[in-house]
Amino acid sequence: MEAQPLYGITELAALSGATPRAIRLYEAKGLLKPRRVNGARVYTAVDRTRLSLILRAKAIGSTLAEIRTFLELYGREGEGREKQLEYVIARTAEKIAELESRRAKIDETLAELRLIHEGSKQRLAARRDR
Amino acid sequence: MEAQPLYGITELAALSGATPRAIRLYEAKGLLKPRRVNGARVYTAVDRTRLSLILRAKAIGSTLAEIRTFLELYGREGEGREKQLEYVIARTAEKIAELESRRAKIDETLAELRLIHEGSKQRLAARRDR
DNA sequence: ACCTATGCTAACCTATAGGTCAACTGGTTG
DNA sequence: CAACCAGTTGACCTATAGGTTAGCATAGGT
Repeated sequence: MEAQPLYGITELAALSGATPRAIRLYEAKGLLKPRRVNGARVYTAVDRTRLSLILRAKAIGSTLAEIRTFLELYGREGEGREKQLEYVIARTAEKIAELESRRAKIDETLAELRLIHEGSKQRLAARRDR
Repeated sequence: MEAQPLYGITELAALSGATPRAIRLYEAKGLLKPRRVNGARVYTAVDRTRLSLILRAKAIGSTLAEIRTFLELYGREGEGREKQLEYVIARTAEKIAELESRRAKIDETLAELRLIHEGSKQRLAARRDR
C-alpha cells in the first residue's frame, strides 16, 4: 500500500487555482467524485488530474455538461465490452472534429489579428520616420 | 453611387445563422450599429461581415464584451493618430497571445482525445480478430 | 380601407457558472 | 472546556446570452 497524497478541498483549490465553490459545483455536476471522510471531501492525485482537465477544457470554452461527457470517455476507455469501445470511438471522433473546427476558427481569427497588428506597426513606423 | 445590398434583420438572420433576437442583443451591447429607416434596422454588407466575425469569435468561446473590444480594433485600424496606433498594436498583441494560448490548450486536449480514440480502436480490433 | 409581412420595444423567463453568506459539525490543541 | 480550524449544506444573488411573448407601428399589395 503506497501512501498516496490526499488533499482537502481548500488545498486542492490552492493547487489548482479553482475556488472551493467551483470544485463543489463540479462535483454537483458529476465531474468529480471525491471520497468522503466524516462528510468532508478528500481528493487524490487522480482527482487532481481530473480537475486540471476540467479547467483546461473550461479555458477553451467547453461547458461543464460537455466536459462531463468528455471525462466519461476516460473512465470508459478501459472497459473492454465492444459496445463501450464503439461508444468511446464515436464520441472521441465527434469531440476531435469539434475541436479541430474550433482550432481552425482560432487560426482564422489569429490571421486577421496579425494583419491588423502588422499593418498598424508599419503605419506607425512610416509616420515616425517621416 | 453603387447600389449596395441591404438587408432587413430577418434576412440577415437567415444569412448568418443567428436569430434576430441575438442580432438585436449584439447591437444593444455595441457590437453592431445598423442604420435605421423608419425605426427599422437596415444592414449593409459591412454589417454582415462584422456579424460573421462576431459569430466566429463566439464559436471560439469569446464573450460579447471581449468581442466588442476586438471589433473596435477594426474600426480604429485606419485612424492615423499615434496614440490610436499604439493602442491597436498593444491590444492586438494581447489578443494574439491569448488566442495562441487557447490554441495550445486545444492541441493538448486533441492529443489526449486522439490517444483515447486510437487506443480504443486498437482494442476493438484486437478483440474482433481473436 | 384592410390585410399581411416585417419590424419595434419592453417585460419576463431560462440555463450556466459561479460568489456570498449563514448556520452547523467535527477534530485539534492550548 | 473553549476556541479555532476546515469543512458541510442550503439559500440567495449576480452576470451572460439569449428565448418567448405581448402589444404597437409601418409599408406594400389588392
